[in-house]
Amino acid sequence: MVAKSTHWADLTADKIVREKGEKDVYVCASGITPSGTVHIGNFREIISVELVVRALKEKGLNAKFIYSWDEYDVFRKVPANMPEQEKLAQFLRQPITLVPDVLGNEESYARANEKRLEALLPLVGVFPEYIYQASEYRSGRYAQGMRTALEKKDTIRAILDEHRTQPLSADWMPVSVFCTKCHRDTTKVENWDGEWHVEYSCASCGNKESLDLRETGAVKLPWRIDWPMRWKEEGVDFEPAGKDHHSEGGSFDTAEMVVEKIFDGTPPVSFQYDFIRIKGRGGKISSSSGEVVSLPDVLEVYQPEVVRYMFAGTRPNTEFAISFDLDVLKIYEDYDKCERAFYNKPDSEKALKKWEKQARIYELSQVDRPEESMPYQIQIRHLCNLLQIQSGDIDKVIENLGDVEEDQIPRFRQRAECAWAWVQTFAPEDFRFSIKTSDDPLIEVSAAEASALSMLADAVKAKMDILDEKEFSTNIYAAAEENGLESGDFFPVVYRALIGKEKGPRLASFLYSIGSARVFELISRYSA
RNA sequence: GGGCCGCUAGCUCAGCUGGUAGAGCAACGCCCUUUUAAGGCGUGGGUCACAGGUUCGAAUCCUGUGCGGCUCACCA
Repeated sequence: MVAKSTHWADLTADKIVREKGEKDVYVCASGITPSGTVHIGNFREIISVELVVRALKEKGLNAKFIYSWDEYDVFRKVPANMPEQEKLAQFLRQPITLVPDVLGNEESYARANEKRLEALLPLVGVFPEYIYQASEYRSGRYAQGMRTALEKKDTIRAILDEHRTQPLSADWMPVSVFCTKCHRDTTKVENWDGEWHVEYSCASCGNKESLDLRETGAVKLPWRIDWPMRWKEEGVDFEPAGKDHHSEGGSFDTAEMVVEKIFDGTPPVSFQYDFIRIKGRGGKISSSSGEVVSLPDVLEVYQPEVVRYMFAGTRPNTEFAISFDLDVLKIYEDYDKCERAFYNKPDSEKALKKWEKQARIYELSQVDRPEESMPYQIQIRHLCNLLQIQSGDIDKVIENLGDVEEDQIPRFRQRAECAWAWVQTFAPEDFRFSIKTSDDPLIEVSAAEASALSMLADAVKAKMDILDEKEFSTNIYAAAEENGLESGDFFPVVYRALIGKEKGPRLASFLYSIGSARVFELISRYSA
């Protein structure tokens, strides 16, 4: 099935093999600057690479997933969502690896941002090999790359100038230096000796010195040169990039030329991925502007499989929204439908083609492998109701359902936690309720309404546990009619008595979910 | 200005390595003696933006046009 899959991850894997030829290992790369909270848009790149890596592996090929943390990048701007703004501001222009962690006790601001993501990725089935750029630069690993860039700086300049409005200045150098005294990049490279030594002066502290590229670690390449240098250094075969890079004159474009002309390498296979919108949760996605929606925020409401499903089921170059409003329910329903389809392979040739696409999406959505038999399914909407009935007590919900197998509980619990988090944080007011207790004051009712409730209470006690939902529901109508009430007027009364609202979940099944004893306890109070 | 993406049923979109147009919602009808945007069955509805081209055959590939969006040209 994998062989003829038309899923984008499989097609990309095919393309990598086609363009890069047979290799012992295919290097797939991703990476970002941890200059702020890593947001869900960044995650799209990570998961995209993961899916392609998995596709390669499932073809029996060897693939390596490297993730570069560029924490040797400059700290340019204090993100608005961070505390201690003034303290952070003191470290502007220094590499972010030297900026202190203001949220916890990590060794640095960069490391803190990195750790938060690294800790979560295994939950969604992503296991990259991390590369830390500060360490790499400091180790001298890139010394030769920098020297090469210096040797060919005029060629680089020509490439970059092609798309610049202002050409690079005559004394431009393809490297930048972090002052060894004040750590800022407010430096100017004054001279290069044609070999390993670079002289600079610092505008902030006035420091002047000569550094040996092989030993210093304080010199680095600017992004547009750094990226292709690393392609060559790591032998990158595949790396996707956002639309901001994939544009003529964008950094991918110039990096392609730089890797070929300067570093004697070939650019990786790539594709462009589009941005992600956030729906139903005010706030932007950018790490530099205020509120940030990050992977942990999404995992609070969506199970890991469902998170993967959203990304695996959408082509990378398509923009889509991650919703926190009622669409959450729709996404879960779609996922469940896809899951049912996976475990229900059709016979007819025609249906099979459609099925294969869905099935592939399902496979790729799994954190590990699909289970042997279909996981326990519960409609998310129903689950939300059950949780509210039990005030969020997941064990009670499982107990009342009675048919959740032991090995199905972990996944069920995960979904329940997400559902409960959603109900409490994002569900619209209409959707939420809590069952009254017998300590709550009675609602105001007319004599006829009290009588009807009383009659319903008797029916609940006598028949609810004997009859099924549908059979029992006639008792609701009977209670209304016999007391001269329109059923349409009586329903709100029952909802008010139970949850203090005019409306609620479909009544008959709602009563059964609550259980006869609890219902009786609440509505028998209206008996004369 | 360059590049990229989109334009498919009233709405949101799927279908895109070519083979007689799909889903959900909305609408309409019937059923379940009405309920958080409840459920079931059924019906109607599209010259797949437009114009050319390739092909036995194009929503799907190519070229051009129009409309919408994003992005680059400072940094990364």
